[in-house]
Amino acid sequence: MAWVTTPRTTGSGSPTLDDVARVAGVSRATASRAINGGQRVSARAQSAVDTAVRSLGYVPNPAARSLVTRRTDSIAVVVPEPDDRVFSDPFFAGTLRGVTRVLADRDIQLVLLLARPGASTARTLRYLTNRHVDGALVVSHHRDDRLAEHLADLGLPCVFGGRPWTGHDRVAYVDVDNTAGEREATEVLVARGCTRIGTIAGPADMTAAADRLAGWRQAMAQAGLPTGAVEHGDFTEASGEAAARALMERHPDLDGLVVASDLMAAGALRVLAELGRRVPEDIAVVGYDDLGVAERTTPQLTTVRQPVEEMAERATRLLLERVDAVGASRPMRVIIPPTLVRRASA
Amino acid sequence: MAWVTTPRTTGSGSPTLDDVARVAGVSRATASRAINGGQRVSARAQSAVDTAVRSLGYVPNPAARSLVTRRTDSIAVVVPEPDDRVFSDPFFAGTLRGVTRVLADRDIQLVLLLARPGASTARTLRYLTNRHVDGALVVSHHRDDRLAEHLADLGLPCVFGGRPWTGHDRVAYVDVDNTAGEREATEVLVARGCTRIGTIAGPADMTAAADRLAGWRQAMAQAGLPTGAVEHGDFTEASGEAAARALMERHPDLDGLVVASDLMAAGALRVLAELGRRVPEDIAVVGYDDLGVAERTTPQLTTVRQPVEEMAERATRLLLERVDAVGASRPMRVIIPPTLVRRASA
DNA sequence: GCCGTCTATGGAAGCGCTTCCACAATTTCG
DNA sequence: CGAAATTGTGGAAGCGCTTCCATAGACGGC
Repeated sequence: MAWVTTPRTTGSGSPTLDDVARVAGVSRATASRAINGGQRVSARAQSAVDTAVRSLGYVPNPAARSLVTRRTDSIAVVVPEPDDRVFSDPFFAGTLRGVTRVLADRDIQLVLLLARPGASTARTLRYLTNRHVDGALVVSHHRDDRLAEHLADLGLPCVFGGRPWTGHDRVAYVDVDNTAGEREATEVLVARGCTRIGTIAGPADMTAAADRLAGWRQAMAQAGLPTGAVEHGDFTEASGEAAARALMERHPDLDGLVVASDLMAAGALRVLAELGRRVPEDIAVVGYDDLGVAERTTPQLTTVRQPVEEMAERATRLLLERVDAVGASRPMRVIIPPTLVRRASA
Repeated sequence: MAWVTTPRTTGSGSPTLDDVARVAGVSRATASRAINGGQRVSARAQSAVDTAVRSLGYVPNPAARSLVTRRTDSIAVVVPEPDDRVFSDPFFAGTLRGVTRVLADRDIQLVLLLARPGASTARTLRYLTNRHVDGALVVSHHRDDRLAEHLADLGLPCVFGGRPWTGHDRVAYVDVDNTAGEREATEVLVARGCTRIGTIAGPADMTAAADRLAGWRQAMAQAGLPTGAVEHGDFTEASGEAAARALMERHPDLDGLVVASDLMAAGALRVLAELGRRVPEDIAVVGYDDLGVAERTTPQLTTVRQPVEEMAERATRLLLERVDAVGASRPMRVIIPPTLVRRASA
């Protein structure tokens, strides 16, 4: 039986189910059943198929399988704007880690879908339209792409990381309570006696940034403090520096600073040091994220922890549930409470 | 013609090529030709098909297409060990950026293949075996996985980022000349008059680390200096700290330190500051990478720049060439020369 | 001992696409 | 002006798989 040891029975190409069936002495149908879970397969047939699979080194052709099952066993992680920021951001790294951790258990692959800035949202949508993947996880999306609505229209199972601007009642999403988090952060400064508290907010077209700003406003209002000292950055260290500089110029008497990301806070700390302000004695600073950066600044940052990996895991699990769900399940949201982490800067 | 405006002609599901052909009034064969490049298609037929495609919102089913073309229009980026290090490493981020930049021009998707540490290399290989992707780009691989040989056996087009340990004569790879880079870095210290130069090397199971260590050895030998002060880290900041501490304990009189990565160098700088050593006056330090970290240390690091993105681009282009090549092209290597970047630390 | 039930099994029908091949229509050229 | 080449087209085969359905046994229960 020379053909048992020779992997390729049908001339060229890798072995097919047909080859397996022939070698195992069963029909294609039985071989297929044996390979997928083995419902209605006798022990005899099962082991014959198993042996054949092993001896041939058979691996099912995913395209053929996908053609009939309408499943691809892969999900997309959609990053609408993969500018340099996204990749360097620990947020992204953490997300990827969380996603892969969940995916590793199932046999599902991850397709990274990076829409370049500009008009390529159309391309992304086209890709998602033809069911190249079973579902999509959208991270870091911006205001004007209306991605949530488009995806909802598509009927493709999807979950957003962070509340989408529009269509948030039509898609599922996982988010932290950014408003509560920033409120809490601000209250730390209030409690410590700061009365002139400024904020460096994130980009205005991201819900997380807007929510944090709202949280700061709420806490300030509640404490009866003025909310004039606001400056926007884009979550990068450089933008934090610029914002801090602008803020300190306009409001040299600030004694508290609420920054919407640790990276920006790191930039701000550098500027404050330059200006000779002691932190927290002259001005107390709180950041946001706690993804490693906060521990490396001088002084270490008091900040609000976002459990990114946990969020990513939850989001992925949610997505997989929706992929598996037969009917259309209703949109769901998971809101994770933030945690304050106290360190030296406030 | 109600069905022209109704996307779904055949009951449920998305429109198929059949629908397009029917609407355009041509055969499936002609419709297919018109959609793919339009060889041997009359202008009349072409425009009829184009119109039909648009009105139906037709998108080809990738699984069906892939089944017959044996192409998936996607490549895998294989990360053999996606420990936390990989994601946080700017090297990885840069690589991803380079890859996506090249891929964006063609209509090729990126599948992230993260083998978990442990025995899951088998799973990765299985995935790659069944031609789920057209090619593989392997980054950050370690000694014992023998991935290069396995992939060569598979016959799947692949390119390695960094010279693989074994089988490097059987696969293509893109690398920087790590030996020359570290030699040059060491020579900076020699030229500056250092005579007791230690090194913090990378993990011994990575070729890049081994090559850099060799470079250091070469330069030291050439200068007639002793090569006893060697300590290994794993490219992380923490390991750099530990290594520096160990090194300074064993050789308190060092006046030069060659570190195999900027991240480790950052850790080392912190230790040196703690120990009250002035850099570069008491001890000069050079790093390796120049991917952002080097500019943020105090003092800023003199280092060897690795053009990661360029490397990733080259590797990706090389891979795509090999995917397109009909026959098996011979293994190729691209070696990129490193560049020394002088800053304050040496 | 016969009938209904249940379990395995294989035949066959597709999934949606590309492409080979044959053929008709047109053009080119000796 | 007829033969040869060229071009556009559709029929049909098939990529490798799953799954419906019919059927053949095995098995109790009356």
